[in-house]
Amino acid sequence: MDTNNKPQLTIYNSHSRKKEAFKPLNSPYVGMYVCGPTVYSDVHLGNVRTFIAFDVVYRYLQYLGYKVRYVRNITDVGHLVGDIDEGEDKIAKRARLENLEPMEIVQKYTNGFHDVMRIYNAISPSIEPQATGHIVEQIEMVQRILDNGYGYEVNGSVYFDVVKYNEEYPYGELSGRKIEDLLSGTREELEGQQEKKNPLDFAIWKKADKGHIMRWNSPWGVGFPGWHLECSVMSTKYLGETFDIHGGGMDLRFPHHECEIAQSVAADGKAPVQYWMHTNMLTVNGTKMSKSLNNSFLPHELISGDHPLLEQGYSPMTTRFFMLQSHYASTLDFSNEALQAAEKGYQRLMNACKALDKMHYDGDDNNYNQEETDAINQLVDQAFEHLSDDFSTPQAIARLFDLSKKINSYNEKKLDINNLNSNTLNKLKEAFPAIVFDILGLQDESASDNAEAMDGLMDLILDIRKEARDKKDWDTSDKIRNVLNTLNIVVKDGKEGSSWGMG
RNA sequence: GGUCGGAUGGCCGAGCGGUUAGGCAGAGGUCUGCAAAACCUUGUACAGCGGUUCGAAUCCGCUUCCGACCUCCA
Repeated sequence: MDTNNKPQLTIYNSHSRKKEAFKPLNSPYVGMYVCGPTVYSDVHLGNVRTFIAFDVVYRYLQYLGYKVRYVRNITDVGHLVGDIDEGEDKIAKRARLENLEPMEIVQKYTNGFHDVMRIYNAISPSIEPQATGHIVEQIEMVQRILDNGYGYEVNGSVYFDVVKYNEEYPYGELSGRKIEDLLSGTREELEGQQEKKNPLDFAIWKKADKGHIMRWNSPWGVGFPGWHLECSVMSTKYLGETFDIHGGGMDLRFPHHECEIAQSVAADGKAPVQYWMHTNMLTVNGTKMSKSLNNSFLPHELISGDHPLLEQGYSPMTTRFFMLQSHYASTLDFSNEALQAAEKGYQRLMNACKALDKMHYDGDDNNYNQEETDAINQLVDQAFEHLSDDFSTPQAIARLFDLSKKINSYNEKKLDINNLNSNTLNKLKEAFPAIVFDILGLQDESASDNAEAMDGLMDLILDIRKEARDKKDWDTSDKIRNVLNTLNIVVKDGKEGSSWGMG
């Protein structure tokens, strides 16, 4: 697809708080970094929402013709439980609890994460670096920060000097905070803050106590890297000192992303990111879905329906569709009613895809209906305009439903497909599935590996049923339909014969 | 307490100065052997109070609720 044919992409930059035209530093190449999970336990649906949102970003950028290098990290060290610089490492804690090697924990939950991403049809990133694989680079960055005077060593730990940094550069711009407010607002009296010159400072290298099982040698003694550091290091390594898009959940905006900016600027003197994108939270009854609040669903619970808050199971594509019906930057509230509505809507979209695919056209380019043709063209164009407007999937989906109405009408001969000229029909036939499958990343869940055999079988069965119906043998025809129903196959009788779909 | 963001019809969810969002559910109709699907028609909306404007769900102010971040979370 030629980029020039599509509307100019705009992205809401949460740094400038404005929508901006997307101009890659090095078009057609685009560098995108998304903060991945900390693999100390199962990912939950809130995580999934963020990664699905960026999956669509990735897919759409590619559709527009960009060559995207998509980097999404795996955090496997440095992320602490509890207070920012004094808690236990999350991975280490889990390892202790499960009596496993830290790297076993990492492997286990990384595998689980990948499984979930596959189930929700998210494309794998181009590079998926792990923090423990970049200890050397992290040490080097700590050294650069020290060399430039923005860090200080105390007792084998190295801290980032936020106040010093703020004298030269604005700290807090991304999250809209002022350092004075932060200084006065920071909770005092936290244990073990004595090492830091200021409560705002954060660890970039942390001394490992005797009991700490994750530890590496460094110029400052045995320790491990601070959590914020890995993203700065790995984005720089794979995307350069300045790159195009950095994404992540809203809850990472402060302090994580703010610290990333400070680290990169302090180490290399450059603002690392052109466009910051933040996805909003998935909520349950209006409250953020979060592991610590015990209101989070695991993907397999959602699929099976095996959770006190769930009335039934919801398929991965129902969920994906549900999430894309809201904008990534809005909170999305999770409820059975909403999921059930999404299930039907998703089904409707899939039906339209199938109908469009089977459409027979016998039109004449010298004799077509201008109005009808314009209407289709306009809807298709609008869908792309919406996608280009900060990835507005909800609005694009609304156009898809408008088109579905048209497609169904053609299918049922309530409108005549031959009223379209061939260009428009081709455009529709190309764009509709492209948006549904390639860009939104939906899949037809009724399609199976045995699709061909299934199609043949169903053709045969429906053919037999047709013979019965022609003879007004309703007993036989209803029996076929009823038994198929019990197999979750729905038969639909239309003017042009019967069709079937998975119920 | 500080900073920021929300409140849209039965539910979800777009829109962010003038034009139908859309989906689901509801009502009526068409089609059908019946059913399903599909198509057509259709209702109740923008938290409250003021203000700006020819015109506001959309801008401004105040009020009331809710949430996020400031501790780990996508």
